[in-house]
Amino acid sequence: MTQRPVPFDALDRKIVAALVENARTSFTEIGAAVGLSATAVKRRVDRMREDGVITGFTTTVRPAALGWRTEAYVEVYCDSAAPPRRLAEVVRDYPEIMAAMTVTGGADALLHVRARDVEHFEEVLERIRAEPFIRKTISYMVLSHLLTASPEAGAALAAPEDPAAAADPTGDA
Amino acid sequence: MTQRPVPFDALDRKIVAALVENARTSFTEIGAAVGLSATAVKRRVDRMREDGVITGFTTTVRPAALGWRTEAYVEVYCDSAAPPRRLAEVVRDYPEIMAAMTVTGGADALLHVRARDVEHFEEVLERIRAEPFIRKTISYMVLSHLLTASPEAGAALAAPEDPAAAADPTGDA
DNA sequence: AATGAAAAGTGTTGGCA
DNA sequence: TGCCAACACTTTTCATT
Repeated sequence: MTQRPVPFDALDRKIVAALVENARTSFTEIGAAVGLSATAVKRRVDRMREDGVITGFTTTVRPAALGWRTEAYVEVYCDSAAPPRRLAEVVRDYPEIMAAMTVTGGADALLHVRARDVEHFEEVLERIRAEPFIRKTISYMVLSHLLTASPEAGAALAAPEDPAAAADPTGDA
Repeated sequence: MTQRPVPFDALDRKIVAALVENARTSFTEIGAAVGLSATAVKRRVDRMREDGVITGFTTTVRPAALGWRTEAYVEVYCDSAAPPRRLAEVVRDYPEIMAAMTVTGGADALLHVRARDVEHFEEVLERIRAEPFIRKTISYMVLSHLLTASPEAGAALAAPEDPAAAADPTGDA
């Protein structure tokens, strides 16, 4: 496993929470909120980036504003001979595929796809289905969002219900 | 519809792309890259925030580092009487639910759930299934990620294949 | 080990052309 | 939109606990 037991205390958690809420918050301001100097905050952030706890700072956009108005989840069924690695390569060639993962259940993989419109989505789907080792696909078009959670661990940070999880991120203890 | 035809040119797109790649990039640096003064970049970013094109700046973390090591997509089947609005309310009470949306197909909704481990996930699932109007659920546990795309529209921004989409984000023309 | 204070460099932001 | 100036933030160095 590539999971080192990275030390991670309550102060780190608060800093990450602040940065998840707004990645452009100044270290000075975060420091004032958590009771640390800007210097100390910066050092902790640098360390968390080194440790791979923080993987980046990004901007969230309303996809529709950029012309991506169609969204779907697609179950992919492969020939039993095709290894996940092969699928990973294929998936990389599609800018419309936002995420791809192997899952339990009948399907071999689940794809998160965005397209400009239904026509574009159909075109993407046809391309995917034409891939040699793909047997069939089942699409679930997204109709409306019931919850627009903060990206990734936003909610997670807000609710660290289990103290053990925070104290020992690896859970190997 | 809440979709105003927001003007959005190539320069805006480049600026957003830069900020999606790194939300902490300085306006000065972005300006140098796109051929604009820092002031002009700031004004465009402010405008895009006003217009709702940019919805926020956030930090991406490795969920496992925060103690969230289990992930699943859950199809939810409701009593036909239950309106989506009702589901939206329920879903808000679960910090483990990262995203929820109504979808086409047999299921009424699809949930993206994160949990500390399989035990925690089972506990969450039991709570969800105990909700009065939920008839059944089908879970797809995520085994491995084949693609860790940049959050949301990262890939989309990198590949604005269709010029029409950029020139007229609403597509109403 | 980790912190804070200070200094120098850089970025932000509002006014004005 | 750009330029400029005041202010704020970042980041390195050095000293402290």
